[in-house]
Amino acid sequence: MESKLQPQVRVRFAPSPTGHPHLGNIRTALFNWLFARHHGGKFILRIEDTDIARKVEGAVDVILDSLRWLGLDWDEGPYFQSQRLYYYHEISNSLLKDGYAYLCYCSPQRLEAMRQEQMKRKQPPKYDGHCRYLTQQGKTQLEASGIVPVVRFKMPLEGETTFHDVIRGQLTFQNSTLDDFILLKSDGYPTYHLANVVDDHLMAISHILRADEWLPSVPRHVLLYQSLNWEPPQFAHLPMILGPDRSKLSKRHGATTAIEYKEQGYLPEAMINFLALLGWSLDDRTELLSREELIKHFSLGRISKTAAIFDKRKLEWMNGVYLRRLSPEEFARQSAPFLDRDLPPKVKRPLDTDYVCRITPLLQERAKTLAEVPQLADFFFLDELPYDTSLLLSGGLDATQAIKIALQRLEVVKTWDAGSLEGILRPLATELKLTTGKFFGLLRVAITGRTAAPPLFQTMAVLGKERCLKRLSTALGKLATPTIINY
RNA sequence: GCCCCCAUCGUCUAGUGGACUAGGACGUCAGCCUUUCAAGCUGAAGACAGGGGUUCGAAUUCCCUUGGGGGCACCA
Repeated sequence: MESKLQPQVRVRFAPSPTGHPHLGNIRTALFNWLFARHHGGKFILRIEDTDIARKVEGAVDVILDSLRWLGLDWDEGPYFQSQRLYYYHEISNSLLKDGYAYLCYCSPQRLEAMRQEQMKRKQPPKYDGHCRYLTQQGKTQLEASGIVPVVRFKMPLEGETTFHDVIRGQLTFQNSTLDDFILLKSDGYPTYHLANVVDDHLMAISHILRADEWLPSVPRHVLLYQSLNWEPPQFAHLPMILGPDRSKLSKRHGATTAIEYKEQGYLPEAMINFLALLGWSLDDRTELLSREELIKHFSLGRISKTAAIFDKRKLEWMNGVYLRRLSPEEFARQSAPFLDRDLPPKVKRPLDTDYVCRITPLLQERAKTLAEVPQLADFFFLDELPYDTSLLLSGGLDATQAIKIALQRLEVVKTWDAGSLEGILRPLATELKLTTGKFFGLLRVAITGRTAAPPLFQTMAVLGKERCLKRLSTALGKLATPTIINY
């Protein structure tokens, strides 16, 4: 039983609309969501759009779409920081008034030159505090000059800052290694540090679950909380998700945007399951967990500290598992849009739904993604199969003779179903003194144009008598003119 | 350059001082099944980064080294 006196769990996913959310972002969203749902708390969505220069058009929609696709529903928001400037200014002014911050008039050029110089001298790049020590006269002068200042935090020059991270434990940083970071930019927008602290406080966030990369900025935030006399939330820094080359996930690694996986035919349930296991585990053997099971068992205590490399092959396997678990009807329904999208243009649309429903059961256990379905199914829809005649001859048998006889026997078939076809063709193999492997293999090429396909009789049954006979005749034609090569 | 984090099979991970001959999963390889492919089943190979302590005993604790990652913007 959860105690009513326990403060409510309130967590947030706070992406910035400077790009499309990648797997790492979404994994963070998932962990926050699972944590909220597990504790019956609130999952809040907050858009950190305080960088107008890097803002990407449409990014917010993609963020929302990604969350919706995965079923990560939020309880509050989306809040937009760009619509909350009032709060940041208010807090900034109060910090200024209380002597925890100061105005800085340094030009970007000066700061850049300073950094270059520091780098050249192999010093850590750090604001030199120029405006922190301005004389009253200097200040008055700069104010009069019309330069719009930024607001900087007055970092304690000595001492250390300690905080507790739920996953990492006690962490201590020397204040002297931190510099006077900017709180409010000259365009009036807050930096991440200010906006984040202000909003987490105002929104009564209880736990901050976010990626490891933020760890170094926690002492700044803790100091800010202290200056404002606010109680900081609990911190839990999640291990990062890395690309196969062990570096931070980026476009270089191919598909990294969450929504791309939808287009590539991954199921949201598989995606959730897979992502949940990147940095979290239930025990030493459970791999497949439903959404409900994840909610039930999720806990911060079982999150690992080690960065995880995203392994697409395991995702493919897991997606295959989820695909096979679908009912045949559901699999057909999910496959339809992919067939419509990816089948060759010459295939007439709209596709025959009944026909599709007869095809997809043959593909269900062969597809790792829905995007593979059209590719596995194209011979069901094509009138001409572009295969090489040599495939008919590769068995080292009299292909023409075999197909001719098969054709004769099939022409008179009344009931065209898998059972009847097998009842005719299997004895025929014996009669022709051919192994089933060779004989059926030959027919497979003639019927499907490929050497690997779903089981022959079921395939033939779905294709129907007319199409099958035609394809066998076409094969005979090809065999009759084996030397003609199409360039 | 400075600061911080991390370290078990190729990859995801279990492991919280003795139950470890280090377990599971993906992938790989082999076999079975079989009309091909897939699925399924069985099996195999495969890891505690290195060195010092602590302890009767260390994958598990401490230190150092090494390696990897992240951070150091009027970006988040």
